[in-house]
Amino acid sequence: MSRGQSYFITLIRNPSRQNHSTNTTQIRTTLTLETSRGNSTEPKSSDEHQGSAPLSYTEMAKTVSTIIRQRHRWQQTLVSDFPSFNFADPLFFRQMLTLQNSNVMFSLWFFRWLCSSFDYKPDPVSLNLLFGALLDAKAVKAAKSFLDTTGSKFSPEATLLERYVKCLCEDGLVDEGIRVYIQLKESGTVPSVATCNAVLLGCLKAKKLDLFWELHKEMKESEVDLERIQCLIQALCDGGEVSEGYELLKKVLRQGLDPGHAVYARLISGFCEIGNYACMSEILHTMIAWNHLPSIYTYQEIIKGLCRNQKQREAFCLFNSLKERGYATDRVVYTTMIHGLCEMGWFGSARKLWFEMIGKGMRPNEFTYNVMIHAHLKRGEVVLARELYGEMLRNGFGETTVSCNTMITGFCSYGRADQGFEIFKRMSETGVRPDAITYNALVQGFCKENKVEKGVGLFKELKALGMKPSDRTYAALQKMRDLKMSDSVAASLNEILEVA
DNA sequence: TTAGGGTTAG
Repeated sequence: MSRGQSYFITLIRNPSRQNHSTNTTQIRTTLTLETSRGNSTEPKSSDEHQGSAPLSYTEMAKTVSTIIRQRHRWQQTLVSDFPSFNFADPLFFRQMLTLQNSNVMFSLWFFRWLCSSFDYKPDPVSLNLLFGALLDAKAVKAAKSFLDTTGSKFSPEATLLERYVKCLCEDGLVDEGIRVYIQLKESGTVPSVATCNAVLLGCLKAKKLDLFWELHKEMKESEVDLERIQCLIQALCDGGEVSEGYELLKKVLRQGLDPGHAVYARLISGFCEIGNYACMSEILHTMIAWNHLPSIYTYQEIIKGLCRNQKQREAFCLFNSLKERGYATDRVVYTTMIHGLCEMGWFGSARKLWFEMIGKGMRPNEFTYNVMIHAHLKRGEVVLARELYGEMLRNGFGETTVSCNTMITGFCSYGRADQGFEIFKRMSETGVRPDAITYNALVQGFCKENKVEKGVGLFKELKALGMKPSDRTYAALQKMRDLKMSDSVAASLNEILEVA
C-alpha cells in the first residue's frame, strides 16, 4: 500500500488529526425536515430526527447515501429536504466517501452536485480522497475526466499520480499514461519500480518498442526486478532479439530465480519463429523443471513453428503425442495441424483430422474451412472447394476478405479470372473490403488470360486505393507489352511500366 | 483457467 493511501485511511479513521477543532462524530446539527414525501418506498429523510433531535455527520451521510441510491432526481430535492444542513462542509463529504466506497460513482455524482449547487470549494484532502477512490475502483476514464474537470484546482498527490499512471497503462490508455509519467518525473518525483514497470508493460502492449527502450534507458539499473526482467525479455523477443532474451533468462536462472510461465512461452514462440529448435527444446525442458506445464497455447506455437519450417513430420508426432497425453487439442491446434499437413500435400492425413475433429464435437470455423478450401483449390478441385465454401456460409460463417481472396486466387490460378471477378463484384455488395491481395491476384489472373484491358483497369483501381502492386503483378503486366490492344490501353500500360 | 494461439499470392 502506498504511503498516500495509508495516510488517507488514517485520516478517515481519525479525523481529529487534521487540525480541525471538531471531530465528525461529535458534530451535531439540528435538522428540521420541512418537506416530507408521502411515498413509502422512498427513503425517509430521517423522520425520527424531525424536530429537535440532532443528527451526526455519520448518520446524515448514511441517509443521504440511501437517498442517492434509491431516489431518482435526488439532486432536485436534497436541499429542500434538508434546508438547514451544510452539505458543503468538507468533513461531510469525507463521511460520504467512506460510506460510498462500494460504489465510488455515487460519490462522484454527489461531488459534482456539490460543485454545481453551492459555492463549494473542495479541499485538497477531499479531492485526493475521491481521486484515490476512483483509482481503487479502476474507474480510469472517470478518474481522467475528474482530473480534466478539476483542472488547475487540483494537483493530485504524487503517490496517487503513480497509481493513475499504472491504471492508465493497464487499461490500454498508454499514451496518456506515459504523458503523466513524464510529467511526474519532470516535477521531481522518482517513480517507483512498479510504476516504471507498468509504463514499460504499457509500451509492449501498445507495440511501442522504440519508446520502450527509450524509457528503459532512463530507468535505473538498480531498479531491475523480476517483473522488469519479464518486460525486457518480452521486448527483446518482440524486436526479434530472441537469443539476447534467452541470455537474460539464463542469467536469471543462474541466480536461482524463476521468471514465470509467460517468459518461457514467449521465448519458445520466438525460437519457433526463427526455427531454432535446439533452444526451443532447452527452454521447454527448463520450464517443465520449474514446474510450469507448457500450455496447449505453447504447444500450438511449437506445432505452427515446426510446420512453417517444413518439419511437419515432427509437428505431427508432437500433435499425436499431445492427444495421447490427454491434452485438450482444440480447434485451433487442429486447424494449425491440418494447415501444416495440407501445405506438405498430405491431404489424406489432413482430411482424416478434419473428420476426427468433427467427430470430437468441434465444429470447423472460418479458419478451418479456409485451410481446407485453399487445399482443394491447390489440388485443382474447384468444385469441391465451391461446395465447402457454400457449406461454410450455410454454417453461419460469413465471407471475409481472406475467404474471398482464397477463392479469387484459386480461380485466377486456374484460368478462371472471370469467376474470381464475380466474387470480387459480390464483395462490394456484401461490404467485404478487398485488399492488395485481392487486386494483385485479379490483375495477374486477367493478364494470364491475356485480358489486358481488365488487368490494366484493376491495376488503376488498386493504385487509386493507395495499395501496393506486387513485383509479380508488374511482371505479369510486362508480359502483356507485345500483345495487340487498343491505343488507349497500350498508353496506360506503358505509363504503368514506365513508372515501375 | 492471467492472456496468449489458427486462414488468403509467392
